[in-house]
Amino acid sequence: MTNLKRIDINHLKVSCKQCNLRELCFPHGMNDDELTNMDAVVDQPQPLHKGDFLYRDGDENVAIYAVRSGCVKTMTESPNGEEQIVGFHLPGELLGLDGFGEGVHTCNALALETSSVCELPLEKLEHLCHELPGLQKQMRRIMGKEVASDHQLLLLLGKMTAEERLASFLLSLSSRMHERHWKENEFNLSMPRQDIANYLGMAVETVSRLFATFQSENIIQVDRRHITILDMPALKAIVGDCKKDK
Amino acid sequence: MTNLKRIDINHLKVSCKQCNLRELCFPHGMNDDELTNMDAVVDQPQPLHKGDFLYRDGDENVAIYAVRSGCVKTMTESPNGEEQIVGFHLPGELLGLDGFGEGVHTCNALALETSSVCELPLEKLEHLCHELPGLQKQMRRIMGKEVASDHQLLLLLGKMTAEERLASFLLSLSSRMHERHWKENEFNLSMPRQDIANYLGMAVETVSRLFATFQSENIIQVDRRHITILDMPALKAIVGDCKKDK
DNA sequence: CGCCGATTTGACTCAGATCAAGGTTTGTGG
DNA sequence: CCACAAACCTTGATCTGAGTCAAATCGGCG
Repeated sequence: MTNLKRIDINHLKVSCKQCNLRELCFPHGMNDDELTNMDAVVDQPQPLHKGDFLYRDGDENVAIYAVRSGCVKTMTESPNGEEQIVGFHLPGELLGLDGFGEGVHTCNALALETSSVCELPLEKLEHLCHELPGLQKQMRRIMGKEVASDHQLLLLLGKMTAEERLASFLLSLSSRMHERHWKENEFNLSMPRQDIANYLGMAVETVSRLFATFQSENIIQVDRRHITILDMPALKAIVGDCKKDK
Repeated sequence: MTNLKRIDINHLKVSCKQCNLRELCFPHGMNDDELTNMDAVVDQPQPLHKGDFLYRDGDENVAIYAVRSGCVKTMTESPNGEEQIVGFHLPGELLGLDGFGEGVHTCNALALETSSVCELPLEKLEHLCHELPGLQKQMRRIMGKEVASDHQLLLLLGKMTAEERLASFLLSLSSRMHERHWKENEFNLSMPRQDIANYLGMAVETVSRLFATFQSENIIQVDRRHITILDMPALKAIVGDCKKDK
């Protein structure tokens, strides 16, 4: 198949040095020497297709991953089979920390679209942390960020109305687009409405209705998965006005 | 004041070696040598009184902490001053990881009752991780646990009904009591109803009503802050039956 | 004793879930 | 290239779990 060839081309290894996501990723703040070291241990497995699992709940935690392209969602599963999406990971963002506790992953990671990842094997990580002082610190940063972002989501689920949640979600995406030097007020959603609803703890219908409302108020424009933010201040006001009392 | 004297007595340093919480705490799995090393770097600051902050959102992250006695709650603050409690930390549990991202704490930590903590300064931690191979691994375990427990809470807030949340909360406390070799079906809540409600994302009145319901069904007995679990299986059934379909 | 904060209880309301139905886009096989 | 099926998305109507408001009760404590 000609398709195979195309995949192989995509699969040529991209070194950390060349990667334009490096400042968001493992190598943040590293010098040239350190980058060379990183390159030596980072694997780039075959790209994931839409719906492929990167890892599953219960799998041994053998590596941490950085998304290079595409988008990967992580979700926890309740005993009854219900799932809660806990994160959407964009290029440059890391995942796999959930398995650090007992050496076993505690959630599922699944590609929302064709996605490629870099893989940093844990056994090499341990060793590398001794060599590269910067990496040890960066690992801490990464975990801190993970914890902080989980806390943000807890705040969202615990205290915000549906309207505030969706606005907050859009703003988070927007600022992450900006970090990546993409347009901050125009982007495509990689996830279906169902996933947005699940992530934000509400029903699909509510997501759909709120998109319609925001659009009618000229705050955003929605065309299927394509979002244009027309009135950023209005969006921020929605989140900021959760409760102006106190 | 005679009070001062009493505090000083409490404040005699307890070494990790003697501490009966050590297997839940930093020193998990360490040998005698390693324990001696830990003792050398762990500080034990003055006990906190009820309502004292251990650290605040925005403070520089200088250490991680282990609760030795009492109970400490951590909460994030929204831009509007609303707060969401993200954890209640019992003796042997750690906190302070939230500051790892940018070196600044992203939440508040406050004592719910008179509490003492052990303090592991970050600057010493870095160095110590090189000396003690066990500690590096343990730090990862700790972070993994933090992430996993945040994910559990996300699942709770995103997908469970009020009834399931409260049952789940009681079960979590119970199993943590058990880990500490305390009674697993009889314990005191260190937090007011208001804090339980906040943590579980609901109104105080709902907490109050659900306690009453559970009591009338002979699942638990409630006397002010004192809880007795009468029917553990029933409590588990409430959580497990979120949705038995699928 | 009397005040104050914490908790409980009751009555009412509403944000958002659920149920139902129709429309649109994408992919697949013939 | 078309027909058909399967996702995916939207919109309307209805229902309800839990929030809000209000008021009583309890428990400490100066």
